[in-house]
Amino acid sequence: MPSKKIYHHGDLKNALIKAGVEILAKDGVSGLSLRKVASKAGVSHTAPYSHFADKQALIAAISTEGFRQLYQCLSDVVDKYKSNPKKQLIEAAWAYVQFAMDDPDRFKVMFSGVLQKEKQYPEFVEESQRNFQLVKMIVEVNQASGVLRGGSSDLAALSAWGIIHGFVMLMLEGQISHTVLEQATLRELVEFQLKQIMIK
Amino acid sequence: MPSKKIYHHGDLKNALIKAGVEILAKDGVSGLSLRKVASKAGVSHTAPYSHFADKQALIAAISTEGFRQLYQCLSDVVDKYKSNPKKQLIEAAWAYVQFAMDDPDRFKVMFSGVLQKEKQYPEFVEESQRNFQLVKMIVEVNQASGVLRGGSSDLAALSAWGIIHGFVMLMLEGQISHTVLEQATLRELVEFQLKQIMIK
DNA sequence: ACCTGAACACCGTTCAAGT
DNA sequence: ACCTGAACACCGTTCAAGT
Repeated sequence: MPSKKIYHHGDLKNALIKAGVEILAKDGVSGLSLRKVASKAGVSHTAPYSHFADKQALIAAISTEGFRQLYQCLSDVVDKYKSNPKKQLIEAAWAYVQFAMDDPDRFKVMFSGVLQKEKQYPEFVEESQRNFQLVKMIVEVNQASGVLRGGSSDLAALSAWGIIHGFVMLMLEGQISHTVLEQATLRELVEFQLKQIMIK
Repeated sequence: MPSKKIYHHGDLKNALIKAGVEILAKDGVSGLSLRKVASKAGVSHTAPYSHFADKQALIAAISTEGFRQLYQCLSDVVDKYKSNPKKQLIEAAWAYVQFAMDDPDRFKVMFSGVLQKEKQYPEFVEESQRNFQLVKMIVEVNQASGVLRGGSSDLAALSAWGIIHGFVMLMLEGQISHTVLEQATLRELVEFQLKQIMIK
């Protein structure tokens, strides 16, 4: 048997990303260590350095993968409700909220500055921008059909994203008071948020 | 000299909080360690445990102090523009943004889940709620004068807070694209965000 | 009550070495 | 090219001891 057993299953890099996501979901951001990730993937604690420059690089890869999945979720919604802009907007926002609640710690890694100097990771920047472009498209369609105010679609997209993102962050941080949460379901709260910026 | 030299300057607890804030501003969230804080305050690395149960408790104290200062900023604005609800709303939002940009890492500690199980810290919860009550007051005045939509002031306050908070978080995370930032000053962006929910 | 120093388990990272 | 094991500096936390 010559070069069949190539040390590992052949794709340690992706195995490490996957292990990282699992540890994140189980132990949270503070429980994510390179050594634990390596151990979960069945390699020594220095093996990850063959594939990632440091811990930040692994976190960048996890975040980038998260953005890819988020894009998938959002573009599915866009396709599904292509004929109804308003529905598209609401369901995309709902998908965003669900994505965040589904794995809060991965969402925090993507959006809470756990990754420093994100500009050093071109793939991260690209995937993140791809998501913004998609949001912008949704917003433009809604501007055209009079659901959202006109004007710069960059700024309008920022508003729509911001109002949902802000809600999600406050939600994840437990900042939304009990009295508010008693007044409506999560879905209703999201729709209420969007209604604030919709004119039709 | 009997009990004059009481081991320390007498208020190590607050000295540690202050040292923590300074380290946070200089080295960021990931650079904040209990040992560094202790060293900066001039005590041994185990001395903090006389005043805080663990690192989380120190972080809770830093966050709580941050909320106190934020409340001060916001209530100053409220007092200053008491006669003009709309101005009060805009300037309060602007003060919020400035507070965040002034010390981004402290803001992240307060709002990005660095502190886990925040419900275990009653002072943190109280100060955080006090800030929400203030936002609610500002929103209610603006609802009464027709600047903001009517309805539940809890939900309306959540929208106003959310849209600004979301903007700030995206800003701090570097998620706002260059093309957007070229279109307007930070102040203009904040006002644009608010205009999305204002009806007058 | 407040602080110290030794000790322990854990961490990120480097490096020389092995296949 | 890919992985290991020893080593180093740093960390949070505990504990027995000192004033």
